[in-house]
Amino acid sequence: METFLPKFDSVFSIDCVIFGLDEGELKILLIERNEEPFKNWWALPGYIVEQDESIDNAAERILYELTGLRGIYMDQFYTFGDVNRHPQGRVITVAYYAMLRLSGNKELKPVSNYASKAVWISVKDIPKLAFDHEKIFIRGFEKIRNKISYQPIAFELLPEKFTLTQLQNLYEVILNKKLDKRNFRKKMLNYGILKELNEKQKGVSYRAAKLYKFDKRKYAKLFQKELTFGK
Amino acid sequence: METFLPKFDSVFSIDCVIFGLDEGELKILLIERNEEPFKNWWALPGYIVEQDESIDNAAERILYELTGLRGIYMDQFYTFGDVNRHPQGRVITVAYYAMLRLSGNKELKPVSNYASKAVWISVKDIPKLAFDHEKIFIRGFEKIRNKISYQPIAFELLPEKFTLTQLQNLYEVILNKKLDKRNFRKKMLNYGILKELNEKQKGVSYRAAKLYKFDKRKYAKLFQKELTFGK
DNA sequence: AATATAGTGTGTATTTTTTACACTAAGTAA
DNA sequence: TTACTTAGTGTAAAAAATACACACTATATT
Repeated sequence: METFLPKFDSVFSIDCVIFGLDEGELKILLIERNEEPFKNWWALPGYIVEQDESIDNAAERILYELTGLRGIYMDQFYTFGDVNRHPQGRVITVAYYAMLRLSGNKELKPVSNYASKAVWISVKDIPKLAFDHEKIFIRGFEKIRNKISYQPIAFELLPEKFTLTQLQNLYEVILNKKLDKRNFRKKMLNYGILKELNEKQKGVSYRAAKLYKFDKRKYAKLFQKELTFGK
Repeated sequence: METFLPKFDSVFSIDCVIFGLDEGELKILLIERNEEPFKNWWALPGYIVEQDESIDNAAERILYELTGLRGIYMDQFYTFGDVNRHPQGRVITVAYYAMLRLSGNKELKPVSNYASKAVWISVKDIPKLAFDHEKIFIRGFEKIRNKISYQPIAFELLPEKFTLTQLQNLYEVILNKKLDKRNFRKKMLNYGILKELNEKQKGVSYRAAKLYKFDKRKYAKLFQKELTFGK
């Protein structure tokens, strides 16, 4: 088919803000760039979208190529399109985020040599980043903070079995404030999306806490709280 | 500067979902296309982003060119990037939305002849649309429904001075459900973002209602409700 | 065996928010 | 004057959110 579309020298990319929780510390995934521009700088995992792949697929592929992480489901959260965000031309980037459990220490091994390495870095300790990636990161962090405030989604970051204290710590890290233990438990248990297990924490030198699991089926029924006016 | 960027035959565009309220009826802005593909079809106002303009600026420009509406502030809400969403090539589109008051009957007059006309059409009566614009519209509608559920933003759609009944009707239209009058008023007035005027509705053949204004300053202080756990 | 330690686990009273619900008041039109 | 139509209002009950403190229990230490 003949195309009427103008051909611009412009490029799409994807950038990923991937959150993970490591022993109570919230981290994100960064790569060290192995190409100009910003060679040897830290950056969000991101690359160019191919012409024949959807942006969702591109996101998954790119994350895999740069970090070795496979099949991670991500959500789009914002598209950054300032004219000069890339020094070499017009690049519009669609930013995705995901929250991952780091249990099992997923190995990070870039497949593409566009990245020389990929590492988890604490959100409290983010170095200078290439391009406008700091802006993208901040926006992504706001996104999950906002999301967690409406929907109890923080489970994605925890190991499959977790204690209520771990869950509370996670909330405290993301929301950046202290919460009351009794109220937190009351509310969480009230959601009815936790399943108490007949198991306890192991290897701690104090009273072991009960372990819980996240109940996805029940979660699906909950969801989004609305502005209400009665009746 | 030498560029290392690959040159793809790919294009960005912007599409706009513009809501307006016309005598209690929620409408969106559509254009009739004057170019292939989908010539003579209805579509969301949308066009291609130039290489030297930010996507936010592009959105504003494009909306102006296709509808004559000027200086409308829009927010991005999603980027659509399926491979085959455009029959003639790879086009990724960033969707924007806005909510407008239709008081004063802003005239719609396409400047570019890419659109043969622009009209307001009731959301209950949307025709078949070009490309994947129906999907974009639905997503935009969800976006404002969701937004209005967290933040009392519906004022943007009303004339400067409005009655509480008008405001309630608007909420009912967007949320698609009946609300209780007393509870609605109690809650709205409680937000403290309405300013009661010393004026009444005119030209109605029944008891005239008080008029209110939206108080932007106080609104800025309110904002977003969070998941709480006490203390 | 006793003790120190560190985190677990629990209840209640108060306040605030949400909900359900129905009639009178005011203005217009005939 | 009356009929009509929408505006405007309050309260009681239920549910949710908040503030707040101590005893329990498993382990490690002596």
